[in-house]
Amino acid sequence: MSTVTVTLPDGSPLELDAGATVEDAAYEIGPGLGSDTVAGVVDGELVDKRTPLPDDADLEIVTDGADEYVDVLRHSAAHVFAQALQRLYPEAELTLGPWTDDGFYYDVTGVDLDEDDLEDIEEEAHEIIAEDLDIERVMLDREAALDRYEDNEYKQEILETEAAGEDPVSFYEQGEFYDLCQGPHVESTGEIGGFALLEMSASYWRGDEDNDTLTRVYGTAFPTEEELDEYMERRRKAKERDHRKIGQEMDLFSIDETTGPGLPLYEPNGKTVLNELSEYVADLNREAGYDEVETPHVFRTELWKKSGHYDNYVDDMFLLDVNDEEYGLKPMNCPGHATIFDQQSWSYRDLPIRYFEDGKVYRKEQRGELSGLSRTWSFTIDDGHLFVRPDQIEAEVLSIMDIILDILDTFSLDYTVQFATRPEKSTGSDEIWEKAESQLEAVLEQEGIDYVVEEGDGAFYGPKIDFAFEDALGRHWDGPTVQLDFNMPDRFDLTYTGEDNEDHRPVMIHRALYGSYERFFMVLIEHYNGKFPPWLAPEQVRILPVSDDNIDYCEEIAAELDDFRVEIEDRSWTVGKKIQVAHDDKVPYMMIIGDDEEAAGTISVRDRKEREEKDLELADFEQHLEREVEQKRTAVTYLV
RNA sequence: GCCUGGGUAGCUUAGAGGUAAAGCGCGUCCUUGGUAAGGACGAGAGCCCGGGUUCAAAUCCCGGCCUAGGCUCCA
Repeated sequence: MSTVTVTLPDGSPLELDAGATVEDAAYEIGPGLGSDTVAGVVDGELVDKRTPLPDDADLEIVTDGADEYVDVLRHSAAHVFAQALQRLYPEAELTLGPWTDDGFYYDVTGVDLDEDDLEDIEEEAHEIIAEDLDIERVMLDREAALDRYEDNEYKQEILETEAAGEDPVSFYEQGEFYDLCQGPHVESTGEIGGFALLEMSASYWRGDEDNDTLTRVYGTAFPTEEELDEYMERRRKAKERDHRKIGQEMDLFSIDETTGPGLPLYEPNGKTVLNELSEYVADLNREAGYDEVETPHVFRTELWKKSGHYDNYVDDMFLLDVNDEEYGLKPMNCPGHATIFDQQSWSYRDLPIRYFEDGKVYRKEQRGELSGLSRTWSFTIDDGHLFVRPDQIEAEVLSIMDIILDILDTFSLDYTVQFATRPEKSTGSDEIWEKAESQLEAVLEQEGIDYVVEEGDGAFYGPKIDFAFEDALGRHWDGPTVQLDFNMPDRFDLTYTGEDNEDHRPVMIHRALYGSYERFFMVLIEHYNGKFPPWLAPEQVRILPVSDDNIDYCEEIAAELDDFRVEIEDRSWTVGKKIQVAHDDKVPYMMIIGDDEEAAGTISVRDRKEREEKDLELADFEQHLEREVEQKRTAVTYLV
């Protein structure tokens, strides 16, 4: 009898009879492991435990304690949903139903569902779980498989694409239900302890908007009910952190139906935070040798025809007809900055030239995309454009990366880094692109940053490095970015005079440290849950007089603290209520000032963490707050 | 742009064919309070907009706008 040999995670080889499955291998290692096995990872791919092992493969056993187990469980939960759906709506057709990071979805069609229907389906799913049906893997020949799906064009397509070479093909069955599926799955529906359907939405077949619209149902599942409850609780808390909710509560910004969609209005509290953010990067920019410039909000569209944006994005621009000439709100700052560069002649000695501007831009994004501050029609980029000699690229990109890392550290933000390469729709030669990509990658390596390569995700004019943040609901948004551009200098015919007295082409670098103020503000609101550090807090100190008699003394204190954002709570409330409201308003420090303080000429301070101390010197507190603001400290530390 | 929900006072929400309700906030008054919401009274609503059905529409129907979630897109 022939054998196969697989390599275990510790590097040791395991010899098995040909045809042995993942499960057989596990039993070979030990009976305990064998009985705990739920799936395997063969050459990096999660497979069913009943999958026969190929020779020379790497094998990892997945047990019910492993992270992968929950993926397998959710995959089975997707089938349970599908089974419940078909019990209630026999006409429903299934397409694809994978697991995701925190649950599963199933795309279905042939049935009209609304959100109320989900409750009935969920109830039926619980019934199926209670029935504890065995989940079996069944191999059918292609003929029989096509037969089963003679009315389902989507499954037919899967049989002709993903499963094209397979005969027999793999099905999973539980009770009356069957589904074309590679697995892996758990052994019975009863293994699912917690099951819930969460949302419903539309999706496109194969993710292509030219294809049919399908109904996607999202759900999640856990080994136990308790884990599901915890998950639901985390979801609820995440919604509490939503910047749209906090923005409303703290009067940071609003988006009014009358003034238009995706056009945020910043209230004084929000503008205070934005100003601090702006001043912070303006300082960093000046230190790094940038010069500030300013450009208007509208330009002749000639400019974007020149830059190439018009060809690619005219549909997303706000256009104006002015005296029979076409103007447009600016969707980008770079053409303006390139034009500024072009206003004089430059020597190689002058480069790099570095411009920056908090530039407001307008992009008519798809309507369904607009959402709070994360996707807007108007937003402000802390935009920088550098015009450099080719030999200066690496050093400049490196220095930009240093600034970005410094900023992310100031806010203690988590992020991921993407390196995006040449897209299909692009301008410039192969040679130029290869050069640009290799230089950016070199910097990433040099900085020792973990990154993922996003093939074909670059801008049309050059490759880029993007930093991304996660919002409270787990969605990812681009933040800081560095982009190389070998194309725009050509289009604008930008030159500098070299040592050889000849004209040379500079290279352009686009960079944003925050990305957009809107999006960064969103990230910060959710990151801090509205509890901004003192340097950013719209109101840094609130003084609470115990009675109205103490207001005069409170005003003296406020006058002393005139370098800070201080308010006196003079509404005729009890002290308890004043404290409650100050906490709800997330003010970093409050001072409770009564007759005792007034008589002694002291203050008492209470912070967000309910720490409190009396009999303190105002000058001491003032000095402390000054340092806390100056150093942009994240935590309130006066009372520690 | 696509699909499915939703839009009622400044905010959060209840109401579901017969002329709109609550809490918070706001105003006035009483209370001047020492550590997480004192009391009374009061003002405040074109029930998103436009059409239709009906004796009667916030409520039902159609269209639009805005919004939520996801899909698609994102210089």
